[in-house]
Amino acid sequence: MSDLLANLNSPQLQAVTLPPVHALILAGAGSGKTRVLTTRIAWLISTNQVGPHGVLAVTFTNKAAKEMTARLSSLVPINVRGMWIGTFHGLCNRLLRAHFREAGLPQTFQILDSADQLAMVKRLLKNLNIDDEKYPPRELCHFINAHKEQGVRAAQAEAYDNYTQKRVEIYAEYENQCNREGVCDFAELLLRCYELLQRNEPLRAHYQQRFRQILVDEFQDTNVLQYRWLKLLAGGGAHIFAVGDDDQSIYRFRGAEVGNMREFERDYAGANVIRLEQNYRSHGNILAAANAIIKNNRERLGKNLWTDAGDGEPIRAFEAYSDLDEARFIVEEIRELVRDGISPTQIAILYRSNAQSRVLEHELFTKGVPYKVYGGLRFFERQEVKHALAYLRLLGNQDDDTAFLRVVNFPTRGIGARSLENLQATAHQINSSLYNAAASLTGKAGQTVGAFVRLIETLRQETANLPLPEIIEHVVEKSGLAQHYRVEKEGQERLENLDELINAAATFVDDEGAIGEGGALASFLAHASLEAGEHQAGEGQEAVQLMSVHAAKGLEFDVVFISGLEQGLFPHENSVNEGKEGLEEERRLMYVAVTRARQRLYVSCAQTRMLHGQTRYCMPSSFLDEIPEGLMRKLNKKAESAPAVPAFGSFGGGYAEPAAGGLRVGQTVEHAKFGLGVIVSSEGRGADARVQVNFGGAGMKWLALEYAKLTPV
DNA sequence: TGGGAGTGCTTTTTT
DNA sequence: AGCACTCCCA
Repeated sequence: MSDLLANLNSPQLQAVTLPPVHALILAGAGSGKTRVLTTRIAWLISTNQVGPHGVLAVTFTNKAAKEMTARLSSLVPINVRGMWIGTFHGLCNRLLRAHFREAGLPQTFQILDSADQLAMVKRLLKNLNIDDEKYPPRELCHFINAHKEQGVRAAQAEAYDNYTQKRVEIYAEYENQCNREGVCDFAELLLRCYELLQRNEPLRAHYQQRFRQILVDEFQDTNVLQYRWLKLLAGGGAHIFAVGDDDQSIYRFRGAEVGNMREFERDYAGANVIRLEQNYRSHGNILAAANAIIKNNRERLGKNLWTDAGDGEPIRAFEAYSDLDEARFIVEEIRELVRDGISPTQIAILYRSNAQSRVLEHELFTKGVPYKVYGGLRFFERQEVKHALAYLRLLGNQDDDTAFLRVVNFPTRGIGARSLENLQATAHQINSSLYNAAASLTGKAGQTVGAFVRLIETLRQETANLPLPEIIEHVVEKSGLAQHYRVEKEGQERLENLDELINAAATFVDDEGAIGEGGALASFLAHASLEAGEHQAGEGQEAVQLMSVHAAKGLEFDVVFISGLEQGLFPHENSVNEGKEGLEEERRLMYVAVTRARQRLYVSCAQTRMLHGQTRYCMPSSFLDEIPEGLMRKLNKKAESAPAVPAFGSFGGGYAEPAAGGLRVGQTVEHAKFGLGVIVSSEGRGADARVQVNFGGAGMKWLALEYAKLTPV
C-alpha cells in the first residue's frame, strides 16, 4: 500500500485517495494523469472499496486501454483480464454482444467502419435514385454520425428546410438498411447500447448495481452521447472519476464536447475538482511557452502548469526560405543530435497535416536517417485484408450487403455491373439481402451469382468447426484471393499481409482465450473493426518519429520539432474560417505540440511551400508571436544563401519590371483592412496591375495596385 | 471485363 | 503532386 502511494505529489495523492465520490481531475500535460488514474483504481481495489468486478474504466484508444490494463496488473495482484477496461466502442460492443437479443441485433452482428459506412450510403443513394452531387455521401455520413452522437434518431431529427428534410429521409433509409443487414456503424454501437440501457429497466439496474466506480480518461474528448451513457450507468449511485484537460481538447471536429467538463461540474455539484498542475515532463522554457500560448484562449477552466526542473534550453526558432530548406535544416539538426548521442526514437518531427511528411521523408531518406511515419493506412484497412474480412463476414452473416458487394466479383468471376443491378433490383423488390435475392435471379446473372453463393455455402461448410486461423487460411485460398495476388505483379506484399492476417487471428485466439458471444469468428471480426491499427511493425527500431500533432497527443520526446508553423497551415485556414472556436482549437493543438517536448523544442516555418502541387507564399504562424521573445533563440541563416523567392513577375503575369514601391512576389505587405499578407502572384501592368495577396486569416485577395494601399513591410 | 485516361479533391482521426 | 474514382473503349 505505501508502495502504491509512494512518490505521489500532494494533489496526486489527494486525487488517488479521495473517498468514493464524484471527482473531476484537471490534469495538465505531463502531470501524471495516467498514473493517477491507474493508481486510483489500484487503491480502490486494494483497500477493498470495490472489487475488480465493480470497476468500469473507459478510454478513447485501444492503446490507452492496454496501457492502463498493463499498469494496473503491475500495481495490484489481481487478474485484470475480465475487468471492464476498454474504449467506449469496445465496451458497448461487449455489452451488445452479451444482450444482442434485447438490443434487436443478430448474434453475429457486424461493425461497419467509416469506409463501409460510406459505401453503404453511396449504394443507398443509387438505389433511391438520389443525386450524389446534391447530397454528397461524405456529408451524409457526417450528418448521420453527428445526429447519432447527439442521441438523435432519424424519427426525432428536426428539419426546417427541404434539403435537411431529404437528408433526414436518407438517414431513415440508412437506419432501415443497417437493420436489414444486421450491421452497426461506430456511432450506432454507442447509441444502441445507450438506448438498450435506457429502455430495459432490469438490465440497466443490473449494470448500475454492478459498476460502482466509473473512471474516464481524456474526458475532454467525450461527445454528448458518451457523457449521457456515463451518467446513465452512474445513475444507480456509482461514482464517476473523470480525468481530462480542457486545454488538450483537439477533437471538436469529430463531435468532442469540451463543454462536458463544465457540465460535469454542474451535474455533480458536489464533485471534487482537483488540479494537477505540476509538470514532470518539460523544462521551464518549454512550459513557459506553452502557458503563454494557451493563455490566449478565452474558454478555459483555468490551470497553470509549473515545473521545478529549471529553465533548460531556449526554444530554437528557424525561418526557412522553402519547405525543402526547412526539411534540410531539421535533418541537419537531427544528424547533429544523433552524433551527440541522442537516440533517434527520442526525436519527433510534428506537423499539422500528413501531407507535410513527404518533403521531410525525402530529406531524411536522402541523408540516410532512419525514420518512421505514424498514421496513414492501417493494417485492417488494406484492401486485401478488407477483402478477406468481407468473405469472413459473409460466412458469419450472409445479409451483410457491404461485404457481399465487396467480394462478389473479386477475384473476378464474370459478374458485371449489369448482373449486380438486376440483383439489387430483385433484392429491393422482395425486401431481402443480396445474398438471399440471388436465388430468385434468372438467366446468366442467375448462374454466375448463384455460383458465388454456392462458393460461400461451401466455404461455410468446409470451415465449420475449424480453428479461426485455419478458417481464414482456407477462405483466403479457396476464394481465389491468394491465387489472384500470386499472379498480380505487385501482389507479394499483399500476400504477406494476408499471412499476417492469419497470424493476427492466431494471436487473437491465444490472447483472448475465452471466445465471446457468437464464436471466435464474430469476435475476431469485431476486433478487426474496432482495432484497425496498432499493428505497427518495427516498433523498437532506432528511428526518428514523424507524426501529425494529433497523433502525438499522449506521447513525449526529448527533442521535438514543430514544422510548418505558417499562417493558414498551422493554424489551418479551414479552422480559422470557423471563427473563434476554430482558432482556439488550433491553439490547443499548438499547446499539445509544444508540451510533447522534454528538453529541447524547435519551431520552424517556411516562406514558400509546395501545397497541392502549387507553391504557396506564407507568413509565419501567429502562434510564433505568442511565444515570448525571451524564451526563443533565432537560428536564421544569414542572407547570403539565395532567397528561394522569385522576383516579382517571374511567373504568373510574365511581368518583368518590379512594380512601384518595391513590391515583388514574396514581399510581405500591410493593408489597412486585411492586415499583414504576402504577395503570391501578379498580373497586368500599369493601371491594370493587380497582385494576389495571402492575408492568412483574412484569406487570399486580388488587389488592384492603383486602389489598394499596400505598404511593404 | 478490365485497363487506361480523364476528373476532382485535398485538416486533423478513433472507433 | 498524388490518389481515388469514373468513364469509355477494346
